[in-house]
Amino acid sequence: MGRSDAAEEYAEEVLALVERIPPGRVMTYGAIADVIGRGGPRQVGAVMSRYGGGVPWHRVVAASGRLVPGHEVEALRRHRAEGTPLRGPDRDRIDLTAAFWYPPE
DNA sequence: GGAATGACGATAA
DNA sequence: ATTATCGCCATTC
Repeated sequence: MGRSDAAEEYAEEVLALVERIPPGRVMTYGAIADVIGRGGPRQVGAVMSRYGGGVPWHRVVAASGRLVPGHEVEALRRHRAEGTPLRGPDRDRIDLTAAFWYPPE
């Protein structure tokens, strides 16, 4: 009941979904909130900020293709390593049209 | 109870 | 392409 239960359960759903994102693919905060059907992009962001350390957090990007604020270098390093479709002269942004992933069924 | 906050998103300039 | 604003929505002060 306490506020923590609901929040904790919500966090579990978010993390479970993030773990399902295949290597080389990404999901946006908004899409994750949409799939879960609860909360919004900011809520997902809050969960990732707090509990995202144990999941492939770099596979979660902003709808603009922007990488995780404060961890852009590390995220980019991982994406290059797993072959995520990138764009731009310096390959520093995600190619959302090619990398976006949505859970089947 | 109201204001501030935040790993967002869409739009305007 | 970049910055500035405003809307969203649950949590925290």
